[in-house]
Amino acid sequence: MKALFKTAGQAYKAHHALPPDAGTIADVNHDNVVKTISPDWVDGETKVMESPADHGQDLRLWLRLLTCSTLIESEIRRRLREQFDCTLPRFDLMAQLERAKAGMVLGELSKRMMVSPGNITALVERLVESGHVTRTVSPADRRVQIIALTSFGRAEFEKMATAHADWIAELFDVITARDGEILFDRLGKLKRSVVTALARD
Amino acid sequence: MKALFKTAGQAYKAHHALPPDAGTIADVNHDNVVKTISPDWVDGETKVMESPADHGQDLRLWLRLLTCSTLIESEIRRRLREQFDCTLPRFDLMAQLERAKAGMVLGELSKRMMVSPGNITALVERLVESGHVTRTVSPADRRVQIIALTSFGRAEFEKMATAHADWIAELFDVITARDGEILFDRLGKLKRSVVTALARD
DNA sequence: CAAAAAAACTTTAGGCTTGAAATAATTTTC
DNA sequence: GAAAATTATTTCAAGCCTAAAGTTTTTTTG
Repeated sequence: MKALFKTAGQAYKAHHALPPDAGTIADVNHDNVVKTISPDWVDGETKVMESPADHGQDLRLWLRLLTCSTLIESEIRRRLREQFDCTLPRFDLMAQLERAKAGMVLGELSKRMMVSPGNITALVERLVESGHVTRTVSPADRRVQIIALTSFGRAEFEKMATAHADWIAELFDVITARDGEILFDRLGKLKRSVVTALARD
Repeated sequence: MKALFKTAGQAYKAHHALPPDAGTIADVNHDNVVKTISPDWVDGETKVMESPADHGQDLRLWLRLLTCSTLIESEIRRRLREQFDCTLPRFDLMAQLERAKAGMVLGELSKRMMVSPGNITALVERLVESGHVTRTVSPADRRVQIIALTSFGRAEFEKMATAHADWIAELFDVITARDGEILFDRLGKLKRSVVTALARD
């Protein structure tokens, strides 16, 4: 093994193992339906638990955090795919571009999206091919590529962004505004904690 | 486009754009170091913001949640790779196996890890090849594959699990126990909110 | 100014991931 | 008991993603 790579963690989640037509009347009494949505692994928090040390609380917190974001992220992916035939990376890239009227340099896209430059190359290539973005060599510096949304790309993105915001609101429905604020605040603290730890390496 | 796929979201994070040898004395005065760790995009929360609807608070919360888990997850990946030449999926799979003394059926692995069965096939194949796990056809049901850790695999996993717990503790260092509890609790509520929303589809 | 260094990007090899379409074995149903 | 349905797993095509090693262009330096 020479080099290892980034992957997605986990995401097949609840829907997994359900037959394609799960939820139809015909399947109600197949008990794998019950099994599949049982708390046991909607959870995923059984993952690493019981580690040697006794900072188990941190681990539990981390696994729950991961479970939440995985659950949400994969649902968003699924809906983007089913309703708009789009992937999350494509959506994310267009989201970045939407705010940059004049377009954005490839390298900045890479940094903002926190993915490798080589990745953006291919992603942009596909978006150019499907007519969502344009790629222009900067006249000032011929190393630089300027990426911008086409009007078609912008229109498509608007549709998706609206739906996306609704989906999030739907998934966060039961959370009270107060709990939302608390979460936002503590996650801010957590982020600072992590960034601080990363900075002293 | 026929089918779209799950990917990682984002992860290149803070270290990205740093030269490979960043952190050495020679690089201290290259200002891209400063640029790279600037709050602007350690953040990543600039992503989708400013969506049409005004449930912006939910969106902000979701992006912060995603940022946190991405930040942590990619650091874990990086350390697993650098210190143990291992990927997160490999680690996760071994973590599942560690608790199952008698081994685990491939399908259950797939469900617990929340990834597709086809994915496990290849992952297990590589782990068998590197001597970390064994794969046996069940005598009772010849469709079933039983996967188990080898003693080598177990030993390797123990080392990694210890380090992993330490890493999490390190990253969560600044968070007080109280805030940790609050986060854990509210994330539990969030999870229920999401699961509830997913259940009524 | 020429050489060296840096910056922006692309290429490459290879692991991860999915959804859909097989394959094979077991169970159910008529 | 044979046909049909179900279950467990594999195979396939294709996109995502990284680290490392190029390219090309620009900037810095001696």
